[in-house]
Amino acid sequence: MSDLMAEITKAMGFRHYALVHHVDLKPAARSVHIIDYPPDWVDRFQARRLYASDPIHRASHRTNVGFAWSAVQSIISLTAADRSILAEAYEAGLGDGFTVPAHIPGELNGSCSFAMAAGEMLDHRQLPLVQLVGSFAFEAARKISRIHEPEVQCPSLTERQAECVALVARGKTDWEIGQILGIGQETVIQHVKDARDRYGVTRRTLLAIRALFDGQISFADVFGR
Amino acid sequence: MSDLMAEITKAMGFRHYALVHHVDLKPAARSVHIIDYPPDWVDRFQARRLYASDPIHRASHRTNVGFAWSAVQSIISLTAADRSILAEAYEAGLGDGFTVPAHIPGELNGSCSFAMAAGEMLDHRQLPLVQLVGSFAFEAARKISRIHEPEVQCPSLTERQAECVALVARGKTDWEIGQILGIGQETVIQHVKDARDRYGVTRRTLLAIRALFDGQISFADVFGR
DNA sequence: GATGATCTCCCCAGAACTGGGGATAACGCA
DNA sequence: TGCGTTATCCCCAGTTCTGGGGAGATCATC
Repeated sequence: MSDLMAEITKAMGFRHYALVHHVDLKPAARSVHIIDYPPDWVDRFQARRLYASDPIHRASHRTNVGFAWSAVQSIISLTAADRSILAEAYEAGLGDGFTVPAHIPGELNGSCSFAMAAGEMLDHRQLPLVQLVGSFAFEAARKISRIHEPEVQCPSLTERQAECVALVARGKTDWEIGQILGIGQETVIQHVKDARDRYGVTRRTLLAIRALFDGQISFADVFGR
Repeated sequence: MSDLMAEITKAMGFRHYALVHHVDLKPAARSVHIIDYPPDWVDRFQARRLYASDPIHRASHRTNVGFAWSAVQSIISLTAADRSILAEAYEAGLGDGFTVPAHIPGELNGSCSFAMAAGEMLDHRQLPLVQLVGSFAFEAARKISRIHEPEVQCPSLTERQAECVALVARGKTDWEIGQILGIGQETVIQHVKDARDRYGVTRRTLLAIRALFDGQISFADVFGR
């Protein structure tokens, strides 16, 4: 796969690529982690755990199609820290690049990025092709990486539990949730209790965030209507 | 957008399209719902709330790249009920089709599908193009659907507040947070209180989710380490 | 030197949540 | 028919959170 990626990267006129799930532990179970970036940068990336705060990764969590790194501020607003991360990457030899996000509900977020050497320009006419290649490359890597699946699936909630958790996420009290769903407060307490048990957490706040993270509820459930 | 989609659909040799978030309530706040399917089928789809159980939708939740409907059983295993749904769609005038999933963490799942009339064949050489068009069409629709957003500028938290909220999001109690940050429990209570005030919310659960939503804290803050 | 923002700490009353223990009824599956 | 799952309801003791009220210290800015 690495060889193939290297070849494609070169053919499209790029210098580096990264086909990764956004986690820090590279030897993690079945996560994809195929990189050809300047080693210097990879080390720093790992050391500072940028996998989640890196602006490019953050932006990739906000969209469905690829984007040029130079246009990242049209997706998220950059803090001073973000700018310094980008500057540092540039120093390390990464020029402009293009990142294709890869999201599947309940799975780790990932992306496929291609980068020029520092100083070189992106060829914008090629970007649709890069988008396509990135998507399929990630999907291919994902399929390969899960051939041996022992399959740890995230806990699932019953419909009622999910409804309660969505309302918990909205900051409703158990009594309010009971009113909204037309059931007793005690019942709500029970549902929330059961949901907490399934996730193995003891606080409703973490419950809500976990449920949000793996798609049992969505931001739309929280802010919708 | 409908006109544009109709044109593109035709140009690519398809008969129908559907650019949708996977929800039942079509007039929902900011969800995408642009469809040109046989009305008969749309009605039945709504009535039976297939948005969640339809095999095509289910399959689209399992992958990142588009797939031909005729190959859906390579993604999910079809039950008898699934087969009958597919057969029904065929009866209603939907032939083979191609669905491009669209997932963004924390948002509703969606997809962009194109379908032939019943009996016609997919041109497999076109599928990469369809993949590309589907992705961008969905992203465009998504962006348009949120132009009119009330546009509330998000409150910003002080560094200490953000640290406290991140730990709140991890389900820590105020006392635990105090231990972790090396400050008194009372101080933590104050920070959380101030953070709640800034967001104008009364529950820490909603505080955590709001802070997560607009990037004051990230999932990495919650699950990292 | 005043003003505002931030961080730190304290007290209290009432509301909300958590972790135990119960119970009944409906449903599908074997 | 029994077993498991789900949904509904109840009680209670103890903990945690929320919404009020304070206060002192630092720091930058005007």
